[in-house]
Amino acid sequence: MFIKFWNLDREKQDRIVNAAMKEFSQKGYDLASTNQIVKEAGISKGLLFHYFQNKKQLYLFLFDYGYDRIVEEFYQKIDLSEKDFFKRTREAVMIKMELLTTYPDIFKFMEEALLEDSAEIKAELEKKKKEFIEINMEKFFEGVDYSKFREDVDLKIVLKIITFTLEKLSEEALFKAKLSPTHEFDYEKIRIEAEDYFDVLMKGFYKQ
Amino acid sequence: MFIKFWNLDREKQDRIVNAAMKEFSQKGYDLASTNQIVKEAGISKGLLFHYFQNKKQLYLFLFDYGYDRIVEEFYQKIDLSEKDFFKRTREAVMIKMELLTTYPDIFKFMEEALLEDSAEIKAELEKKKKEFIEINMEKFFEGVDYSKFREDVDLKIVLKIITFTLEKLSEEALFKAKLSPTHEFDYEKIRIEAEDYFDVLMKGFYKQ
Amino acid sequence: MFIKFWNLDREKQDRIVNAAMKEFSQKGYDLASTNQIVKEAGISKGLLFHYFQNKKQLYLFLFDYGYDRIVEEFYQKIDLSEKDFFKRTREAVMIKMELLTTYPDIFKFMEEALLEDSAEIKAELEKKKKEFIEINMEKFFEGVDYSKFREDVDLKIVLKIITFTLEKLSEEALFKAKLSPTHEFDYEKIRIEAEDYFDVLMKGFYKQ
Amino acid sequence: MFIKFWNLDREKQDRIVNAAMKEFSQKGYDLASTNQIVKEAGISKGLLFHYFQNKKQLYLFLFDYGYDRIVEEFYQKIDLSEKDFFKRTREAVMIKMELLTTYPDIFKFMEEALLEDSAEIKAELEKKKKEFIEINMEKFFEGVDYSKFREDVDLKIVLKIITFTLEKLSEEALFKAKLSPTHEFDYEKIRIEAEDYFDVLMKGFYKQ
DNA sequence: TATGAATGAGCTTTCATTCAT
DNA sequence: TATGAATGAAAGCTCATTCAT
Repeated sequence: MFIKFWNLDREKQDRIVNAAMKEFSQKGYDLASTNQIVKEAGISKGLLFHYFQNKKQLYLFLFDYGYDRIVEEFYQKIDLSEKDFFKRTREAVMIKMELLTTYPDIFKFMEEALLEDSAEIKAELEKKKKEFIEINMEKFFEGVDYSKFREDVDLKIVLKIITFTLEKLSEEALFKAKLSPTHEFDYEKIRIEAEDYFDVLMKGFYKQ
Repeated sequence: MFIKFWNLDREKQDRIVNAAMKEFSQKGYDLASTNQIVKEAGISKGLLFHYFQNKKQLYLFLFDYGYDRIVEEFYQKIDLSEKDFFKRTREAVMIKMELLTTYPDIFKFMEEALLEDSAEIKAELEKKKKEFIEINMEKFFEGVDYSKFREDVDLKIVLKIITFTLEKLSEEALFKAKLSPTHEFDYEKIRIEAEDYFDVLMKGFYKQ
Repeated sequence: MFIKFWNLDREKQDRIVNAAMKEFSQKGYDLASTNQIVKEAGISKGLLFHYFQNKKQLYLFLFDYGYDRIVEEFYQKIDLSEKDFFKRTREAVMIKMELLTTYPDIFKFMEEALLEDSAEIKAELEKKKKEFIEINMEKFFEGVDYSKFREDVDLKIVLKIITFTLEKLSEEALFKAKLSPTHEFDYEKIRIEAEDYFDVLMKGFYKQ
Repeated sequence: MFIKFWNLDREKQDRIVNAAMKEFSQKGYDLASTNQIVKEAGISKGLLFHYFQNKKQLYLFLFDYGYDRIVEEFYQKIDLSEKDFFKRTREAVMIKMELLTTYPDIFKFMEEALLEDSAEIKAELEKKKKEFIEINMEKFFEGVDYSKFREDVDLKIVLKIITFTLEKLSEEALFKAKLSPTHEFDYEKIRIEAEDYFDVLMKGFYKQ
């Protein structure tokens, strides 16, 4: 599958992937126009469908492509021998931001894909998302030392609160960048903000 | 503005509002079909555009309409003389669920509207949302007694963490309801879940 | 169904029906272009689909329309009190030709429709055709006096042979008209040819 | 012409011919997809157009190919020394069915080709069909003893009626096979049916 | 106030054929 | 001889909005 696409020269591959990811993350699956994609990528209408049978297959391909590019690099960088929950999480936030700088379009596409809700791709995408989240939750938290957490509260809930907080923080940061005229991301500011949150969370939920 | 609409008999008003909210919350702004709305409401194509200049105005009208119906009732019910943060917040969660039961369609529309991200209405809707959130944050937290919170952590951040947590909880609940075949909401389960979170948050952030 | 269409002024109805029948009988269902139909009818793309939900519905409508126009007129003209098989059949051939002159496009469309074999409309069209043929076979042959036929041969087979012969004759005539530059039909020649066949068939299958 | 094709190894020739005949007889000329043909034949797009200039030439080649395979075998089998019209015709029906069993795909293609009506190949195909029919009518009926036919009727018309009847019978049989779920052909039943028709025709048109 | 006929740009996908390799 | 990337016109159908009645 998609062998034809992989036989293309790299430059054209990139043009197509970039154009498609851009269009999909800007407009969402349903409203994204394959017409716009081919125009932006500088290829003919027929060619897109020569490589990817249809719009749905193209989207699912991009999801896998993004996964391979971003998630794998994430695990090459993260130090899973660090057992402290907050240290590991803090490093993850830093790496996430690094990747966001290196691959802003792919990253944005993946973020939007996790929120995508179109009926046409629901079944397949939901399955991929679920796998994605399950596998990575397990992988990322493996070997973490939970003994530093307070014992008078439900650990599961504490971990949920921390996850929620970090997710909302990055949603907010993404959103602010979207609204700003240059769409730029102030990493340093976010890192400092995140530090403040880590402080509070540690004070609240680690043993004193 | 919309005076013409308000002069309609109430029953027709309701048919139009219900049909439009249903279509918009089911499909999102862009994919919603005015054709479908007029068919469901049992009115003619021209009439819809007679009352509301275009699709965008209709959507913004519905947002204001929902706001008026739901938010105002919320403030009629909430007891702002309760000064304890968690007691007030807990009551808010209960009232929110009550309203969700009473006005499920309006509520659903408002929830979806807060997540809506269409380019066509972005500017106007974002402004409304921002106003909505700012005004209500201030109004809701007015007069709260923050003296029970720990003094060794940044209060603003603590409040943010709590807000994030509650928002994510309701997002999750909404999402689960969407996935379930009946689209039903298990209020009792959510209330109990929320209680567990309140416990943990109080233990973490109130003075011991 | 199709009420919208019937409310149009007659002239526009005719333009649409004629354009559509022409396109369908020229190219067959699958290859017929709705684009071409609207261009020929001088209406917009959207309008065609405003009246007829889709291509299939349009085709089935035309079949019923043609049936109503042609078959009903056929039965108004045919004299069913004539009991002699060949006399009645001979009159039918004459009326068929008369109708072919009066409504050449509708007639051609109906002839082609009976041969149409597109997968998309197969189920519905086959049902209509079957009804069409069954009802009309029964109606047309009702009250015929079969006592003049030879008794030493199977009557059913004789009737089949006669039907086959007449069908093939009209297929050939239609085909010749198609090949000729003017697409014109030489009724007189066909009538005479038919007479010769009737003679032979009567000699072969009537009692001597 | 087509010399290149004949230089291919036989196995590949067969793959191409079979794939093409299958696609053309299933969908008709216009709807047949060269894409589908090359996929089924396991060859590349370019190769098909290397051997056969275009779709039309391919189709006309297949017609000639089918003719050569089937018609020539037919004349090897038929006993032209049998002078009785009905005996010879009856044998022809038997041989036709034999060939239909031996080369079902080629046979089916040829049958469909005789009904094919696409504008794109009309001119050329019509010419071939006409030749085909004329040559074979003459060849097949050569040396037949017409003295057994009644002398009070026009022999030409009698022969036409008989031909029409046999053609319609095989059309009907083909059509029934198409409608049946297995697309199978009940040879025995058809042969018996044909016998009944021969009986009636002989009684009607042979001297008593 | 109310209707619904009318528009035409836009959508995704398929097609036969060409041509550089 | 053989490949398959590349083309762009054409397909059926939907859309928000206008306007004569």
